[in-house]
Amino acid sequence: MSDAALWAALADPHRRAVVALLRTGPRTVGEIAQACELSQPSASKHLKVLREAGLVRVRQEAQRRVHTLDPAPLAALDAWLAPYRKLWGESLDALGRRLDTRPDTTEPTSKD
Amino acid sequence: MSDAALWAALADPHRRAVVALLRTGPRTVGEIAQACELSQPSASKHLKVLREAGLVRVRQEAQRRVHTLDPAPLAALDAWLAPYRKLWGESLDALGRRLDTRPDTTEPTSKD
DNA sequence: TGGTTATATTCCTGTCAAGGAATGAAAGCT
DNA sequence: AGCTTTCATTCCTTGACAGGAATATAACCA
Repeated sequence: MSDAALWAALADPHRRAVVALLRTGPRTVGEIAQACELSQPSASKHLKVLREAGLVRVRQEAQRRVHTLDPAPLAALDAWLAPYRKLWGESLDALGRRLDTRPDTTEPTSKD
Repeated sequence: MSDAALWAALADPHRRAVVALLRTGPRTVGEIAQACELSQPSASKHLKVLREAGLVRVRQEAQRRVHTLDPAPLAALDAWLAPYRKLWGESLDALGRRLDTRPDTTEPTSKD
């Protein structure tokens, strides 16, 4: 359930940019807005989403709000990814092999 | 750019369910729809999105379309995750330490 | 050819998220 | 007490997306 919030939060490119920025250290809302080319309200909203996803912590410093990345929830992503990780290891040839497992009719199909 | 499509595709819980299902082997649209409790049109649409994200391949087998998972694009996720992985290793105590680095004023702030 | 199965696509509708402008709220300074 | 800075929130509008129903398409079969 928190998982859904995490995916949703990271689905937005701007939010991924913010997260990436925070990887380089804590920032105030203003700094984040400027660095990510967001309006101040927009930055605030995105940060709220990230906060609710547990990816970001705030600490008040005078009138400023310093935001810090909390990478912990990303462990959930890592965990989600785990079962697949082995797959793309055996991937290219094994996938081909598995495709052959089926009766097969037509060709490998066009990709995108 | 394909990166955005990947995140967007995985943002939807139903689609993650489909991906998880396909991890257990190739399936027809009907099987997928039933297993994931989706209507047939809905399944088709979600599969289209997954296809365009490169996560799924199709192969025609008579009137059926057998869908196979292609885990390769997930490597991009893994790569994205990489810089953060070290963070949650040092995570809990190091995060605390980094928080102390700043002048500090108030407390750890309420979480969610 | 006509019918059936399996899937794709279209159309429509409702919902929800995002962005901008404006305003509100809190803290500090003089 | 005012003024300024920094940020949050609200209001409104727009666009994207999801779901369902109905229809189109394609392959197979009798």
